[in-house]
Formats: sequence, structure tokens, C-alpha cells
Amino acid sequence: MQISSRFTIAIHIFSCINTFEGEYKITSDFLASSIQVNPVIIRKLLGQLREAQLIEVKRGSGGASLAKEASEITLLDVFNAVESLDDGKLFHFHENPNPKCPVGRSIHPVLDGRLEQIQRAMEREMQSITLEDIFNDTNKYLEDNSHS
Amino acid sequence: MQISSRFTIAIHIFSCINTFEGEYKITSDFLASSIQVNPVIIRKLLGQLREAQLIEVKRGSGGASLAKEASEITLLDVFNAVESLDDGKLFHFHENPNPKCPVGRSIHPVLDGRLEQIQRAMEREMQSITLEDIFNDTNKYLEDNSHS
DNA sequence: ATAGTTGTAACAAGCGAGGTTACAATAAAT
DNA sequence: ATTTATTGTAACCTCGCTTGTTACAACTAT
Repeated sequence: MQISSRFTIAIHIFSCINTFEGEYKITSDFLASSIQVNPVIIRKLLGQLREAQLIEVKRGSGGASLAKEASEITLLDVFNAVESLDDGKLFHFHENPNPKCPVGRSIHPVLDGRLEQIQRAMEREMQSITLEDIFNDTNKYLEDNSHS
Repeated sequence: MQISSRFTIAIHIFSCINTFEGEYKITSDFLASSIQVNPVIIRKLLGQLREAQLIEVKRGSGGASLAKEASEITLLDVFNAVESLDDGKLFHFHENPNPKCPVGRSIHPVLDGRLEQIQRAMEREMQSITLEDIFNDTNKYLEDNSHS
């Protein structure tokens, strides 16, 4: 089971804010046409990012903007904002191992720590990348490919 | 979206082989009663683990056993055997970013490498843990909790 | 007031996970 | 040879999540 596209869409949203802020008003319709998904999908995502205090959205007049510095927002912040993991756990554990079986009894105590260890490795890597990194990469890419 | 329980069930299967081999015949029914899921679910998983050449399964007479040393099987091997990631990618990317938009054009080249970087961190951690580690943990846990 | 926008409800389609029954194919035991 | 236990697989189901869509009230600037 793949991680949903809400994560990459959210990063796409941030990149649009970075590239077009000031030049265009960043509305859900504007974002929807860059990402090519339905504007309502975008509005729901904007809601999650707003709740996580990563962006600010203007009601009525419209427009989204960063709520803090790009260097202060990590990919882990974005991931946690839009990806609702049950109980915060990346791995779904089978629910009812048999307590009458020695293995059924021990599987949770034995595995839980290992699964956390793996999840933390992923989270550490996400935390090491900020939106500033992404913005720099995007700006560089656009410069390198502007005269082609 | 969580990673499916096939991963933890597969590890549970291996643990049962380790603990009960010789003492009991490791059939899908036997495993099903320790894991408490339907035997057919187990048989499908055994099929995936067999195709990945991690176990051997006897038709007719029944019984599963390791196809190689526990120290030679990593959690990444198990994960790849049972978790069918589309195109091997952990993250689902939104399909149609708008090529007419600078951000839509650049989002793939910019993000793809980062997503791989994150996935590799997870895979590295999975690769660092072998079934031997899990078996040792299980045996230790069972010893420590046998007189209670 | 008007126009543009957000937030949200309500619904639907599609997909994958997990479950279940049924049964042919297989292999060992008698 | 027949019986018995087991695997491999097909066929179907239900459930929940993702994504898509329409509709509309609430809101804000002009």
C-alpha cells in the first residue's frame, strides 16, 4: 500500500506559493490548475495544512501563504499534517495474535520496537529536508531550464 | 495510509517456524490459529514468501520451512516479498501536474530524488535487521517470561 | 449589492485489504 | 488403491480509504 498523493500534492502547493506569491493570488482554483486535481481536494488539503499551522488561508478574499519560514518547515511536518496514520503508526499490526501461543504472546513485545525503529529512520530523513531545500532545488531547476 | 499487516503477519510466520519446527508441522491451519486470521490468507502469504525463495512449502503433506539461514534473511527481504508497492515506490505521486506551469514542470525532477532518499532510509533500516535478530529477541522474551 | 472565494456537506466510483467457501491437485499413510 | 490431510487457487464478499464531484452557505473586498 503506497502513501497517498496528499503528501506530494501538499509539497506542490508549497512550491506554488513560493514561486507565484506576489505575482498571483494563490487560490484553490489556481493551485488546482497547476496540480490538475479538483479544487475541493485542494481546499481540504489547505484546511489540514492550516490546522497544522503551516499556512494561512484568507477566507472570502482568498489566497494562501506560509505561516512560518520555509527553513522552519520540514517534510515531516508536511507529512504529519496531511497523512493520517492510525495511532501515528506507519505499520499496521495484525490485531489478534493468539495469547495462548508463545509466539502470539511475544510477537508484539518483540516487534513493536523494531517497527518504531524503522519508522523513526524514515521520519529522521523527512525531518532533515526543509521546504527551503525544495524551493532552492525548484529555483535552480527553473533557472537551468529557462533557455531551452 | 498504513503499510498492510501482511508484513507483520509474515514475520509472525517466520517466528512460528523458528519456535515450533520439529515439534509441530507448520501448516497454514497451525499458523492461522497462532496469528488468528483465515488459513487462506496465510496460504497466499506463504505463496509470496515461497516465490521470493525465503521459504519452502510442501504440497500435499504440508509444512513450511526456511529456504536459507535466518541470518541471511532481512526484514527488507520480507517486506519486498509481501508488500506490492506500485513500481517499487513507497510514495504515490499525483499523476498529472500541469506541464504548462513552471512548478508543474519541475515538481517531478525536484521531488523524485528526495522521495527516493526517504524510502532508502527506511529500506536501509529494514535491511539492518535479520530474522536471526527477531528470533533471538523472541527466545529471550520467552525465557524471561516462562516462570510467571 | 456584487463577485470571488473558502469551508464543508453529501454523495459516488474505484481500489486494495482482509475474509470466506469451495474444490482440484498433491503427497503421505494405511 | 483408498483414504486423509494439506496446498494452491478461483470466485466472491465486505469494508474502508482515496479521489472526484456538485452544491451551497459563510465570508470578504470592492
